[in-house]
Amino acid sequence: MSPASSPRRAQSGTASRILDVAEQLVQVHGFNGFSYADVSAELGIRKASVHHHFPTKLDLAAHLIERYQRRFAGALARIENASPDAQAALASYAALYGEAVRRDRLCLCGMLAAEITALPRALRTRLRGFFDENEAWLARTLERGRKSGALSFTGSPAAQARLLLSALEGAMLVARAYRDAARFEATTAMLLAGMAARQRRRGGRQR
Amino acid sequence: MSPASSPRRAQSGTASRILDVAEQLVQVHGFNGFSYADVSAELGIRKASVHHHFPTKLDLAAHLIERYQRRFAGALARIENASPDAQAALASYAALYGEAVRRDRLCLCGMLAAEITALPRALRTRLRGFFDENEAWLARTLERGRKSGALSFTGSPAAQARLLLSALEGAMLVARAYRDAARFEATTAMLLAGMAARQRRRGGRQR
DNA sequence: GTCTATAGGCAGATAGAC
DNA sequence: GTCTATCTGCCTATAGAC
Repeated sequence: MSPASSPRRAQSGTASRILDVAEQLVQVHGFNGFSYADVSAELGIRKASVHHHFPTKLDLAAHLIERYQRRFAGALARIENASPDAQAALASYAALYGEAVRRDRLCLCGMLAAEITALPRALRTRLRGFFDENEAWLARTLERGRKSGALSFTGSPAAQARLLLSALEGAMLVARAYRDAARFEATTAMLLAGMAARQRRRGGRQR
Repeated sequence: MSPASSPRRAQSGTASRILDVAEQLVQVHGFNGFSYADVSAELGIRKASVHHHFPTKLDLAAHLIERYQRRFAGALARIENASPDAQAALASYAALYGEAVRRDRLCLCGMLAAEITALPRALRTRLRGFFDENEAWLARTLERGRKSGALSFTGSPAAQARLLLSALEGAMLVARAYRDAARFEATTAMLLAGMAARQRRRGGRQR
């Protein structure tokens, strides 16, 4: 099988490996915190070779955001399929972020949101697209949970989705200062527990 | 009155103005996103003059964190005095962050948490100190609200305080992508509404 | 596609005159 | 305390050989 028949968008092995390394570097150090030299050193190639695949740093950023969003969308779709239970779906969603925290990473788009002034207008729009997509997925899941009686929360599903996304991004951010993944997990658990439906009369599992 | 008799820590006018400018630059562009040249240009002095007051960029960062935390602590104390009502205190707390958002800024310590790998161990500790202090204040306020019956939330006040802080930091972060202060305000309002006590039987103001 | 070589600029930081 | 001048190094990016 030729590389050209890859699932989506033919891309040389090197380009893909550059994206892997750059993604990690951005999530750990920020867009302004890494250089082409870091990427090339990690891969054992020269800086010029990196520029061959991604001429400018903003080209690199654009591809990073695009790939990240595409992968995230895939993960969300898989969760939706695998978890008819809305509460379980939310827990899986949070676990997605938890894995990044465990690897000392911030969400790629969260990091870029902090450094937004370094990005041109086009990339800012793409960044919003990522958050929009996440919020839409969360809103759908929340609505499903509310209808099934598994979830209980204030306001509209869309508004609650925004809050949920913000809380998770913030929990990742703050957890960095403590380098403590457990802290993130605990905060996330609280968040989800807070919107689990609390049954008052029937003897459901009330903790 | 001589400058030496300033409220705390004698500091020349220039040093203070450097901190003002640097603080804004960090909150808007990040620690890795500004330079001594930016600071000096804004103040109309030379780079060497900035280095005279703060020899290294990390010296500058240390003073920024220290001053920010001191000012924040002052603001929290004032809120505590002015608002016997816990719910009002939390709203004032959120408004503190809201003002930063309106000026296109991230919380100084939130931004530095994102760029934590650029900071030496000592500064990471100071950063944690800021978050610890905020969480402690929030936990006290939450406990007060719960006891008075004004607030209702899951888990311990300390755990809820962490969640609240994370959510606010995250809401600031995400709001940057949209450059929309209203988005932050709405998310904050939801957050506070979610833990306002919902009276079930007495005809309290239920929306 | 990778390399060597290099341009051109800006970064953080220092020495020493005024 | 501010200045001029300068150092050294790294940054992003490009030209052109292999």
